Amino acid sequence: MSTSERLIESTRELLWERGYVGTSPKAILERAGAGQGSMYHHFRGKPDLALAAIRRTADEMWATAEAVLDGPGTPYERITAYLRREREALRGCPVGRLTMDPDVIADDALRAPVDETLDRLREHIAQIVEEGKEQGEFAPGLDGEEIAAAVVATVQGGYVLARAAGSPTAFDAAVRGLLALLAPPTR
Amino acid sequence: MSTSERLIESTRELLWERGYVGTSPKAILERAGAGQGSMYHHFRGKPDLALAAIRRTADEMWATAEAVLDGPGTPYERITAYLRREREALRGCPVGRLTMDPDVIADDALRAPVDETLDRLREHIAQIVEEGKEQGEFAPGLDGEEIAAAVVATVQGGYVLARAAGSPTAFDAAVRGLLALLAPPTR
DNA sequence: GTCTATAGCGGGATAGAC
DNA sequence: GTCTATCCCGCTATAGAC
Repeated sequence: MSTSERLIESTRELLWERGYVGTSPKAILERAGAGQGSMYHHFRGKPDLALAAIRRTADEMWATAEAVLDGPGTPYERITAYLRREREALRGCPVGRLTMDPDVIADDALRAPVDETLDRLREHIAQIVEEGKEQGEFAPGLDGEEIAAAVVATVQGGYVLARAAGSPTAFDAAVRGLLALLAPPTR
Repeated sequence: MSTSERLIESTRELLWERGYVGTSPKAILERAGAGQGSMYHHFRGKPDLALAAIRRTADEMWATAEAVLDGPGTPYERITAYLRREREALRGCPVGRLTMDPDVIADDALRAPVDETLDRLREHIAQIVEEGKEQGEFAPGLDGEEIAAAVVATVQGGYVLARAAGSPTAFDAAVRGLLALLAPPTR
């Protein structure tokens, strides 16, 4: 793997573990096994490297989610698959957690990939809910955008509950609770 | 207000705005209008002061939530009141955001107030859901603990969506989505 | 109790050798 | 391209005067 690749991958790991404010160039370099010069040769500085890392993490998360949501099954089953997908709840969401980083929120360039990813995710789920309404799986009165927001929020909030408790249990409970409310009556 | 009070209040504000890692003793002292000596006289250091601040914020949040949840109305109405309560979605949850702070999660003493507050909140809502089941407002098949987890997760995740988008809209959408799913059929 | 002075360490970036 | 040396500044804490 090239030095620049190692820098990006190390940054992704550290951003996930410690966030933007908690991640220092020094820590990145140590993990990547590179010197100062390499980083400032390939990137303009910490924000530039972080942007590359965040973009990649966001793209990866979107691809994973899309694959599950576009899998086989009815709309309800596909949303269930998304919510039940294996997650390391205690690690939190590598994208969502960045929203609690003041320096990320303050920088439009850093926030953009986060915003776009969560937005696309909501829109995609909203469309699946609309499909479900057409097929009679969901009540016609439901608003796809609202249900999608609740689905994504449950996942993001599930991470908060799990990390607070130091146990993934609460994440799973939240998912089960939402799925119980969303379940078609004829099941 | 005493110096020690001003230190705690300044710390609460900064923890909310910038998190634990992003908050320096220097910034606290500047906001409180105090010198180094005052802080190290009243507190052993940053973690000790942060603990006092976190405890107070957690207690306050619990008191506010309890007041709304124990207000008038049916169980569904009380949960609705909790979810619809005025929130500054873009600021995030002063308690929940701490779960994304690596140094808070790594320190059991700092994490404890966060854990206890979210846990108590879930238990209280779970009990309200059970009441709603007894009164026939909620379907008997629902699990109170799971619904409560979904409710709290929706709020916490709503903050994530709002901060990502730079707008409170997504928070409100998630809340409306969950309430639509939770609504008693006979409304 | 509160202040200033000081200290050691690490963050973030630049310079220039190789 | 990558390295080390160096810089300036801010973080966190201690010491000691008042």
